[in-house]
Amino acid sequence: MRLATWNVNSLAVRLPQLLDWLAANPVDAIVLQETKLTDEKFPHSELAAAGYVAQWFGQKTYNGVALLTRSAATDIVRNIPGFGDEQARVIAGTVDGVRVIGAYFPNGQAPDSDKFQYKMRWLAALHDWLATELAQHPKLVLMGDYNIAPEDRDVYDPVAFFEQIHCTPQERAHFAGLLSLGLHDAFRMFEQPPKSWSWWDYRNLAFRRNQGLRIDHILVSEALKGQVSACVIDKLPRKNERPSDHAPVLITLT
DNA sequence: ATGACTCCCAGTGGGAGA
Repeated sequence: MRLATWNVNSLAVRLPQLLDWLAANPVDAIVLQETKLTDEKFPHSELAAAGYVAQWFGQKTYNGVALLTRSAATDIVRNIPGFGDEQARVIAGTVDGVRVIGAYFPNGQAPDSDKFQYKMRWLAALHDWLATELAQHPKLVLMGDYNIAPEDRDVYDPVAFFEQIHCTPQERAHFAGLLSLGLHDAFRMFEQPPKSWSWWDYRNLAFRRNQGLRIDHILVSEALKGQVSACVIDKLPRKNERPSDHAPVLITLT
């Protein structure tokens, strides 16, 4: 079973690239972030023609998530139950016996901002909800754009980013809190190239200089850990014309 | 260096992203 996550930064713009990528990477399920589409504009027909059943949850201009699967997903949940949220950030479903949760974590903007406080509240709510999800679905994958670089080796310039957004002790404590639920960072289960990033700024020739962050993650539950045979970041789509600023992350389960 | 780019909605600029 192959699963993937990709922040597409506008599905309206990136749909052709997504279809190309899925043709080359026929995953069983993929979660998307930053679709930036209201629900009536979601391109479900084009995705169905490519062999994917879609579940989606969007809004105007910002955020928006989707879950695309080869076989229909069940028990769909949109956003974190009980956490009142105007922003479309979470979609979950059960696919072939695996609970797949796709999430677009808040950016947080700056540690002293209201948006950071929202990020902290959102992360706390996610943690509590995941505890109940794990109790019901031992085989669980949480993947998406976390907007957290868990360690300094996930940052191209740890000195410049010291305690800056994505790298604050508070954000990293929340990431550790997810691990303490029995989740494992699939990417770090394997030897990886140094300077592995999943996002590169559009500015400053950052991709060409390989100046980026690893902020897109796939966490797997204890019950699934033994089945993980590979986890990679696919940099290829970042070389497209008009690329997303994020690359897809892929996991293979045996 | 409060920069740079891209996307969106708007509307001939500005907010957000990370």
